[in-house]
Amino acid sequence: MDVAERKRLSAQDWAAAALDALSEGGVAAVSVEPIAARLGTTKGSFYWHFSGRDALLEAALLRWEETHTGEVIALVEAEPDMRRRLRLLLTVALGGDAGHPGDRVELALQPTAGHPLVAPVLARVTRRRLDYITGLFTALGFPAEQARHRSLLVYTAYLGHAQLAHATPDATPRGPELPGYVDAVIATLTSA
Amino acid sequence: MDVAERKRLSAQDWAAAALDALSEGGVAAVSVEPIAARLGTTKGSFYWHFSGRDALLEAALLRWEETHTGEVIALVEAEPDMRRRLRLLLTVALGGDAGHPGDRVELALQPTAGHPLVAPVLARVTRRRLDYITGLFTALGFPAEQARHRSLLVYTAYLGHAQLAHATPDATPRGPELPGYVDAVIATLTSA
DNA sequence: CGACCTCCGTACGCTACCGTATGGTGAACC
DNA sequence: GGTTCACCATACGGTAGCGTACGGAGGTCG
Repeated sequence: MDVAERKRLSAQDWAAAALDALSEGGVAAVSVEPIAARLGTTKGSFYWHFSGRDALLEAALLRWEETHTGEVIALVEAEPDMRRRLRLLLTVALGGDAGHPGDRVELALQPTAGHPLVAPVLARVTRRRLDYITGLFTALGFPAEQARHRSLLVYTAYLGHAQLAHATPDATPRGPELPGYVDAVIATLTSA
Repeated sequence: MDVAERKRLSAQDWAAAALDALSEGGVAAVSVEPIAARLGTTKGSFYWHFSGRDALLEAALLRWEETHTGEVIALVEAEPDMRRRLRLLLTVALGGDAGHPGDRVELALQPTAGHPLVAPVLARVTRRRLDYITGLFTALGFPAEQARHRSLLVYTAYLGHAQLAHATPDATPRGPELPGYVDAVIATLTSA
C-alpha cells in the first residue's frame, strides 16, 4: 500500500483519486469521505482544496477530458500511412480495457449523461473524436457524406465494443482473435 | 396524476415501478422509499411483498429480460425477406429511444455490469441477440466467421448508437436523415 | 357479526455521506 | 527560536435511505 507516502496533498491529487473512483463506480462514487479514506486523509483536507462535492466532480471530468482524450489521437498520428493509421486506431480502440483504460470513464458517465456537469464534457469529447475519424475517411478518399456515415459507424462500434467488453467479455474477440476481427472490420468499412 | 387509483398493490406493480426507476436512474435509483412515494404508498407495502432491496432489483431485472428482450426479434420475424428484415431491424435499433424504450435499461445497467445480480441477466440477453443477428447474416449467405464478425459489428454499433443518442443526440442522425444512414450502414455491412 | 388474515401506515434505530466549525501541526521565514 | 500560515484532523449537525416493529384498516368466511 501507500503507507510510506505521508506527504501533503494537492487539489490535483484529489482530482486524480476522484477520476479513479469515477471510472470504477460512476458519478455516484465521487464521494468525499470514501475518497479521503482511500487517500489516507480526511475531509478536512478536501474542504480546504475544494468548495464541495460538485467542484471535485468537475475537476475529475476536466482532468479526464484533458488527459485521456487526445491520447489515442496523438498515438495514431505517428503513423503516416492512412490505411495503417486506421488499422492502428481500431486495434487500440477495440483492444479492450488493457490498451485504453480511459474507456471505463466513458461508460461510467453514461447513466448520468444528462448531469449538468457531465453533459458538456461528454459532448466536447464526442465531437472531437467524431471529427477526427471523419477526417480519416476523407483522407482515404471517401466523399463527405460517406465519410460521416462510416465514421459514425466506427465510433458507435467502438463505444458498443467497450460496453460489451466490460459487460460480457466472452462475447468479444480477444487475444489472438483480435487481429482477424480488426481486419474484417477494416475490410468491411473501407469497401467501396 | 394517479390519485384516483387507490387499490392495493402487487409485487408486479413494485417490479414495474422499479424497472421504470432503473431505466431512468440506473441501479442506484432502485430505492425503496422513492419508489414508494411514486406509487403513492409507503415502505410498509414493500416489505410485505419483498424481502429487501436486492429482491426488488432482481425482480426488475427479470421483468426486463422477459418483457423487452424478445420484443424486437418478434417484430422483425414478421418480415419474411431477409434483406428487408435486416433493414427493419436496423431501422428500429437505430431509431432511438422512441422506437425502443427498453434500450435505456441496457445503458443504465452498464456501470454496474459486474453486479452479481446484473451480470447474468446481461450475459443472457447479449448472447441471445448476438446469436440472432449471426443467424441473419448466415441466412444472407455469409460464411460462419464472416457472419460472426459482421453481427458483432452491427451489435456493437447498435449499442454505441444507443449510447450516443442518449448522451449527445446531436451527433446521431435523426428524423429524415435516419433512412439514409441506415441504407449506408446496410450497404457497408452486406457488401461482399 | 365477529374472528381472522392480508395488506398497509407510522414510528423507530442504524448507517453513509455532506458540509461546517474549530483547534492542531509542521514547515518556512524572519 | 518564535511567529505565521498553509494544510489537516476531529467533532458536530443535518439528510436520505435501509430494514424492523407494530398497530390499524378492510375484506372474507364461519
